[in-house]
Amino acid sequence: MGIETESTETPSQNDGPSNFIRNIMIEDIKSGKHEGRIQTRFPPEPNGYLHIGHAKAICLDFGLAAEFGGKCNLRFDDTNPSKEDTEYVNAIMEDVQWLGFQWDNLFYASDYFPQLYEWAIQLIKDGKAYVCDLNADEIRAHRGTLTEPGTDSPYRNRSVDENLNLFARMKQGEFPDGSRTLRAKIDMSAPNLSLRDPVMYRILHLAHHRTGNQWCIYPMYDYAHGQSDSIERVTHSMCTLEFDNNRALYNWFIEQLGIFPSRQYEFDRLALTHTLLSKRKLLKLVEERLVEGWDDPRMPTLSGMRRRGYTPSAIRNFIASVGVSKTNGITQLQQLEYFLRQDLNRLVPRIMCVQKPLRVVIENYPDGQVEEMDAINNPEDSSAGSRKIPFSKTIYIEDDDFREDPPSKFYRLSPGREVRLRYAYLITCREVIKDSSGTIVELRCTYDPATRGGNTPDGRKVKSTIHWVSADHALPAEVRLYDNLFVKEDPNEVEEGHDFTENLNPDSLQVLADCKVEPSVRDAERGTKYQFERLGYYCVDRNSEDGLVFNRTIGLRDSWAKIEKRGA
RNA sequence: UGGGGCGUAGCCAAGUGGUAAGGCACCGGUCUUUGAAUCCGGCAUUCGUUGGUUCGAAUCCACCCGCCCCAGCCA
Repeated sequence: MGIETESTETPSQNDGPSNFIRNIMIEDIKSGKHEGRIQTRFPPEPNGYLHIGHAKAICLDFGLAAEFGGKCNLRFDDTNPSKEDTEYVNAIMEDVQWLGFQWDNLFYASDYFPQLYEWAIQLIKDGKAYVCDLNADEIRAHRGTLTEPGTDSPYRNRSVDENLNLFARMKQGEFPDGSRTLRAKIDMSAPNLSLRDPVMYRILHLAHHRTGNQWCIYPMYDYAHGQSDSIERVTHSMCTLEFDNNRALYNWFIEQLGIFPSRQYEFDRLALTHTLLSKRKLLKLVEERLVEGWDDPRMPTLSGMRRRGYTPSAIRNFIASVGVSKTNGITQLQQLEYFLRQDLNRLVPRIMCVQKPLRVVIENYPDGQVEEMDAINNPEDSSAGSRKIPFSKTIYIEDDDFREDPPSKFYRLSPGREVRLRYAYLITCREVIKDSSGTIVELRCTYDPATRGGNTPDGRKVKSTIHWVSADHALPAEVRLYDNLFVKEDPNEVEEGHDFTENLNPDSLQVLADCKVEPSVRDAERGTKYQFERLGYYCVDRNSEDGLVFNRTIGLRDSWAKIEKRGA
């Protein structure tokens, strides 16, 4: 009874509101720029797992290219071997495909190391780059401040020959890490700090995940990214707002080199309440074992969300709904949850599961009798069919569905009251059995045989329909309830000297070990999604070897909880 | 305090001189064998502020206010 949510064609961004990048593309096509060709790229650094924030970039990069019949490459931005790893490249490829996208070409910035090196030599020959012997601290000191201009490096005016010689020896491995850099010769007094003779190459005697020990000098992001775009003939290079300052440098290298003029466009990154979208901080959670791993269902990573039970289409629909602009904003988590529920409601089969079992004996039901009740699998999808559910004298109902002393708006089961058991019978509570400590251990009820299937031939109305499972037939299951990982809307809101981990929600995971689920799911495969009627959406966790374990993806909206809270 | 970006409802967001789309949230009501879903209705006389231009301004101009980014040999 699993569901297939993979799509066969690349989803586009058609359904969202228009946005400024799409408008630019439409104008460019209209004016015949690049012969109307649109090409983008998704350029992750393989130094961590992809998260929901990356999903926005992915949907834009791939979606917009697809919308205009263009290409989108996946290019790993692997210019810093100290942080990158093939574990991450594999995870990234899996996540992009799971989201529903397929790249035209797979590239690595490291593919371009030889070309980048040649271009560096060209810039040196043109007098536009030089080898600098200043160390990191000295470079910083020379850079000036936000309000004061920097000062020229004493090595700024070396001869072309000396620069060529030194740069070749840097590549040869003659110098230790950090001893020299290759810098672009631009303007130490530029108001834009990224133009104050930025470092192009640094010495790093480190093995690279792809090029091994072939190189000991590695290009910086600014020197690699634009040229990589240019080499691939990317027309529209989308990135997040914080790179706005880098655009001038992006353009500078392309202009000096006289190569294909890719253009960079910046958009706002996704931010969500109660959620951290920083690879560095997510890494910390993983490394310090504050979560189970990158795919912990509480993580905002795509792998975590996949394990939690999110569908790719829910994420895509959500991304389309938030739009693209240049405003720094924080989207409320409820917006994501809305699209999650919307998708799951449409796709997922319903079953019954009792999370907190309360035993009910139906006194006038024949001992040993078992009836098979018909249950609809998905009222939103008639093709989903129906199934049989066993009913017997002893059942479990949800503890929350009974109140000995019901508050005014509570219309579920209570002494003397009648409710419907979904797809089964109407029952009336006759007696409450308690143990010596006064806790309710069992309810004695009677049923009306004329109401089989939950129907009321006499037209009588019952206020409530509750879910149940047959005690003798139900399967034991563990259910994991998840709540926000962070208690504060902004997890970074901490007092001076404190850490975001202090905002971790101690109740983000609640394990219910003694749940009872209907027998139809006995052989459910890992990842299978269900709606537990009246409770929420769940999926079978990958760790279900010792019995069924369900992750609660998201609860159903609960207006009773709201009413009750309001009254309290 | 230098440079850059951005301010439209609680949140996201269209709108680029002709009189404020849409979504989330919220509030009513409808329907209901899921207190779900559905369906219907409500929700900015006003677009950060103040002036100006104009028959007419969220849109153009000026000033002011606020928020974000940049001083990694990270990306």
